[in-house]
Amino acid sequence: MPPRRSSQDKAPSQVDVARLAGVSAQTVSRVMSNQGSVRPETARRVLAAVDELGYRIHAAAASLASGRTRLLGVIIVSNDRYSIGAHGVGIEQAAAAHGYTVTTAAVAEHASSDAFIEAFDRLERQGAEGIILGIPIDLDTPAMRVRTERTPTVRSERSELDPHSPFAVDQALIGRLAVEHLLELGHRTVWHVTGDDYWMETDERRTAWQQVLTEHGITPPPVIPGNWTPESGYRAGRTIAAIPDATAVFVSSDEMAFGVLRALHEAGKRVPEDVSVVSVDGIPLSAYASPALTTVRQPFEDVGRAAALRLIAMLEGSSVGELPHIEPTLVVRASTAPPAK
Amino acid sequence: MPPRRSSQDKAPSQVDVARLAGVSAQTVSRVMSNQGSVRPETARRVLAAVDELGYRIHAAAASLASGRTRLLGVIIVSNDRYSIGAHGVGIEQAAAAHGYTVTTAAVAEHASSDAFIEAFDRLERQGAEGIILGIPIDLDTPAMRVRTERTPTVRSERSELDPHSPFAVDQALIGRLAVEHLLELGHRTVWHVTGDDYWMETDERRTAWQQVLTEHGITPPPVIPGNWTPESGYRAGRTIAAIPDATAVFVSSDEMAFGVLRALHEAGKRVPEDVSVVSVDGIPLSAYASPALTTVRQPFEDVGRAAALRLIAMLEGSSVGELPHIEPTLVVRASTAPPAK
DNA sequence: TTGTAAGCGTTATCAA
DNA sequence: TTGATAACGCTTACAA
Repeated sequence: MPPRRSSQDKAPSQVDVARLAGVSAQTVSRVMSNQGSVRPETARRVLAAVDELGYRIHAAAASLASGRTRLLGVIIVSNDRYSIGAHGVGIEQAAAAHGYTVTTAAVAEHASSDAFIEAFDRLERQGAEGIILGIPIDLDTPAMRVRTERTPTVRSERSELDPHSPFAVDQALIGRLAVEHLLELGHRTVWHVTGDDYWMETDERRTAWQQVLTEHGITPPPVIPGNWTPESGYRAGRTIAAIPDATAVFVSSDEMAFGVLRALHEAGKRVPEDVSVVSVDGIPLSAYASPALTTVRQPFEDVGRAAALRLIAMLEGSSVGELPHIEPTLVVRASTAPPAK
Repeated sequence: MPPRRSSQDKAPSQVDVARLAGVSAQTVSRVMSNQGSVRPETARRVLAAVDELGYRIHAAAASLASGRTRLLGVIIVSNDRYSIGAHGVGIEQAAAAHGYTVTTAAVAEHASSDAFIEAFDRLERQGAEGIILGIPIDLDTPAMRVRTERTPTVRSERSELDPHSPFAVDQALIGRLAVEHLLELGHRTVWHVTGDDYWMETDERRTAWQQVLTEHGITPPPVIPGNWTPESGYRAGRTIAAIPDATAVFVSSDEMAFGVLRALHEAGKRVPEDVSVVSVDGIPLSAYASPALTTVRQPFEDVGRAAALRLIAMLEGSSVGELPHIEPTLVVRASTAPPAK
């Protein structure tokens, strides 16, 4: 049983352990970090002392001396969208598996670029060795270039070939999967409800949608704007319901699709008989919409995991094993069907 | 314009700034921390040097010297439930407002108590001055008592009077609001779909449900078990659909309620005409269920904020201003109505 | 295999 | 108002 220290007492240090074990402080350090050779018997004595005193390494002292913090910073958007949690869990797990810890800074969705920079600086000051961006920031500005040059940075959103996000979900593929599914079902054209323009995903999916339609000789109809929220989906749904020959919609998120479904239902349009709906994300609730949503699933947790692994690899200057394969997948459920003729 | 340092170069230290400004390192320290008096003119010179060199304080060195880290640890459950993100955002905001940073450890939902302890220790080792528990852990074990004694700890879940969670959402009130709403509508009894038994909320809501029924002279029917997932709600919904005289259900989460709705619909039961449904949480999508869910909203973000503020107050040994008022509120929508007679 | 000595970049203490 | 000096608890480098 460890001796009861009141919380006033100072925590034991390596020196205390060394004294108790009858060795030098350096040997304690060696034992704690498993490097440098220590005779098993000596190690045992040290460990016993560690146990008895309840000694734990002092992270600040260790990182001051070694110059390493093993700390990863994450910048996320401060909202309650579904993906955030899963994404963070993936990061956390991968980090913990490699002995890293994670610290987070949240930034409001449409905050000024100063707010990002402030968050970035806060993480750097805290000692983050690398930073994961879960929010779109233009990295190609003088202020950000200075920072990404000194602190390795990866992004876990968007897709175009970008040295900072070589693994993110292929957003163009998402658009393609969704639109081609609808076209294969026999729809003449596909309408599109976009996400918030602030996010690059929005543009990439919109572009893919246009492109697939064009490839099929179809002139893309006007875009219907949304902002990820179910409310914006509802408004978009009312617009769609008012278009007589709209039989298929590609909605840029599941949450918006819930709103679309509601609006369509209220307008007396049946899904999928009158209108087919495909959305994006594959959140758990998407299977419980009415009707169950056909959606393109994004593996958020794997994206987080991959971002963290990638960043750690950059920091260690080596590989950390296979990165998870990040691929969107079409999940066909009840909200899509061939058009009524 | 700051001189371009390649990332190889060492970051500038107080000594570098001091040299450039023609003062002692100590004066730089004073300027950086705004304490101790410094002549305005001197401060200006120091700040100019700081700017020119791009100097930023080295957190590890500062905390080694001062003994303070201003770091808050958070233990959360590693799943993708809705509340996690909002909760974290609340914590982060409150922490940032008081100059604290946040580090997170995720633990699997039904992990062993060793896993908690491991997470707790990891946060302590990192220098967390206090810890917020977003996951149920029995604090009344020898191993946890040692830890909570040396590291201030608050919980942001459950409700009974507990020195560690004086501000969490009143779960009994949640149960009461839900059940009384149904009873006032004229229902003869109320069935209950529980959450996962691992969480104390589950028991507290179940107890409140029993109690309210009993107060009204009603013998509570058997409980229908769930585990927070929409799938478990779906199974519970099938059970309910098979009970001829069930006209009202209190479901312990919105996500489960989506499953219940689906099962009821498939069984040909109309909501709310045949069965009324009240759930808990008030997630954004709850307004877009079919029909829109009547639910008891929990202010997750405020809970996180309150937990962080409370913890900071403990650490500073003083008040940090008014804590947010944490109160569940009944949001009446379309899933509840008087029973058909 | 083990120990000694010298820093790491800051803050605390005391003196000027 | 400012400066010199000694910690803070660890790791790195080198010596024994």
